[in-house]
Amino acid sequence: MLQMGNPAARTTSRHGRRTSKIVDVARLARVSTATVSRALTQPQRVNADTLHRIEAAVKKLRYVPHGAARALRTRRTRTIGTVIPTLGNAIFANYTQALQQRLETYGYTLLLVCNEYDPRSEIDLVHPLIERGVEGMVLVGGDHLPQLFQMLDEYQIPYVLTWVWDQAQSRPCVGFDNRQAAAGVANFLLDLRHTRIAMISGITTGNDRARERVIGVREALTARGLSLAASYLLETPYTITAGREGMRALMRLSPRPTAVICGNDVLAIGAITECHSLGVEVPKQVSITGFDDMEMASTTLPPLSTVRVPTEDLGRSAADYIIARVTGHESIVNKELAVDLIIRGTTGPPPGS
Amino acid sequence: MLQMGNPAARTTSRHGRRTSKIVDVARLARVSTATVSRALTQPQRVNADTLHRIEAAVKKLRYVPHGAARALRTRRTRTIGTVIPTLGNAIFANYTQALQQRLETYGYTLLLVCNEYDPRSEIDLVHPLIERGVEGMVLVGGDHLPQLFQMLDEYQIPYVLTWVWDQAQSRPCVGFDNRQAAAGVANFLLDLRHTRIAMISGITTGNDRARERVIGVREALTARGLSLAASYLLETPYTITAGREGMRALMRLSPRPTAVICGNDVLAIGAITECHSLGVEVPKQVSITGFDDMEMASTTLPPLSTVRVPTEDLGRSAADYIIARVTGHESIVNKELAVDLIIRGTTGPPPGS
DNA sequence: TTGTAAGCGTTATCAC
DNA sequence: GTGATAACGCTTACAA
Repeated sequence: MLQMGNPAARTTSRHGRRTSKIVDVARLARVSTATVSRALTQPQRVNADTLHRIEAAVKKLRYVPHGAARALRTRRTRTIGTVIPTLGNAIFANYTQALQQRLETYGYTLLLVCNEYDPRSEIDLVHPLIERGVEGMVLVGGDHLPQLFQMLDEYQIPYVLTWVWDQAQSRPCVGFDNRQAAAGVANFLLDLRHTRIAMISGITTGNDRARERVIGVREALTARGLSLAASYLLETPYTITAGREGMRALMRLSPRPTAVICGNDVLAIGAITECHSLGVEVPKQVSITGFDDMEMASTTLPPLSTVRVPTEDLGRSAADYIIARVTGHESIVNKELAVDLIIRGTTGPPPGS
Repeated sequence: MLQMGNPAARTTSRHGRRTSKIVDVARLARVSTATVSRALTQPQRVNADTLHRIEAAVKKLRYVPHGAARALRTRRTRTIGTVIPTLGNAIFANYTQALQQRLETYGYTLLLVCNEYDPRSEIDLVHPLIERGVEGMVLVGGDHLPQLFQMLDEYQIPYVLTWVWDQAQSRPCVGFDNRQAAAGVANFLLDLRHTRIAMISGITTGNDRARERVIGVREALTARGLSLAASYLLETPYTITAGREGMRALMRLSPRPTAVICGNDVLAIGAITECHSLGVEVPKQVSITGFDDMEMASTTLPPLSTVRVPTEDLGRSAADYIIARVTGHESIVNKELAVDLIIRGTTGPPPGS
């Protein structure tokens, strides 16, 4: 790793500033620093004439306020922190972009870290965020170490959980009911008279969304007098390769499942691809359904049915929520987002029915 | 938009801190604040015994240094800014994640904004970054308003351009030669005896990567006595739908192109999908090649040939470079990354040859 | 409407 | 090896 510091060798940059500060503006505009400050943050509280002089001075000197000094004094950083599993999954990338852009409209900046689905690392990741004074935190899911919540409480940092919706859970969240959505998929297949339904799930450890989806499927099956056999439930990482391997394993079973529910669309893509290379016809011989929805999956892989999660909406709503909390609008209520069970392509009944 | 501010109504959060500060630690450890500060930043410069007392105090009080105060005093924010086109494209998402994670190992935080391929908006986007004191900037491509470079120079913020490699350009960059890579694709097709080669390019305005790729193709054709006819060159946004429409338009031409080079893989996926629904066989009737490479494209769409860009490498290298600059290791040289022309699937010769 | 001046929490300088 | 103290650049009572 590189050696840090060595300030002696540094060229003067923004913070080793040769740039102008508020006093320079004040001098040039022939006012006090207080007036400049006011002109910048509450222009209506300053005489139109002096305001013009100040603005001219600001422009001339290319003055940019020093964020750290301002934050130190006002105790507000206008920064929100978030930790997501990964940017490698399109749904989180889209979600994050929406979140960031919405925060931007509020004048807030997003501080982003990825934990690669490892809840233990969150503590280490969040520490620097707290040090940088994030005013609020946006978390994905509800599976976090108690220690993390303790930290947030300790430093009184408001937070919101996203991608989940738990009426019972006392923590604020913006999201949808993963269990119910998964049950919807299962019921859809059951209505088509599928009885041998298998599932390729994501890793459920530390991932309540994945877990809830399994529970939803299991419950739906049980409600119809069926069950999710151990050999019909696979738990794999969210990769295309894992989806392929999972599907191959399932297709080796006898009896074969007639329908496979994938924990997300990455797995579903892998599953369909594997069927192609196995010569298994989709959906004639086996129906495949996905989750989360990516444009690519639904556009290029027609035999895939999918549950569409409104990722951008989630990001925007999370931003709205946390900003409301941070700015003291406590009257906000949790928001549940609707999740459409969209059947694209041609998921069909089981073979021979 | 929400009203900001209203500090009166705010609950005390991190920065309206009830949290302990360095004096509290100092008192508890019975030392001065100076010693605590030293213990935190240069432990070797403090007596082992006192160090222990201080560490105990820090742990007990759950002391976290105040980043803004530290930044104000040291003039270092340990923050790098970056502006990317979008997180909606997997290659930039992966790249960004690699960049962020590498910066993290240096103790640096990434401040990320997206400009949706609009160079004009960059100025507005970068302003807040400067205000927040980014020590360096990572930019995508070389197409930026002069005004942007002026700003960076003005505030003496080191920067690096990525995804491009321009020996002639005096600006520091970490990347690869888009023109040469595109020429490689064209030559590959020419070697297969294709003569009617079309291109579906991304929007070239404000996007030198896209522009260079067109030039590369054009030059390769010209070198063989061919040319890129106006009707054979389409310029569309980087979306699957646009790729489909572009391909449809090309397939209506007569004579039809026997090979289509797509400006990136998103377009290529659209193009292949359209061929599927048109009943045009790939690569028997038309060969399709992509750019940038996404796992999904190469895994699920075998008839696609693709130029693989090492996105993670780019992110890491950019991080290494900018950190070196920021920490004063000026001896760094530009780094060109190799780009493999990987032919996956079965791009073939033109029909009837 | 504007100016004066006291901090915000940290680190760096300089003594000891 | 440690301590006192003066900044860092800004905002905000409080005065005028």
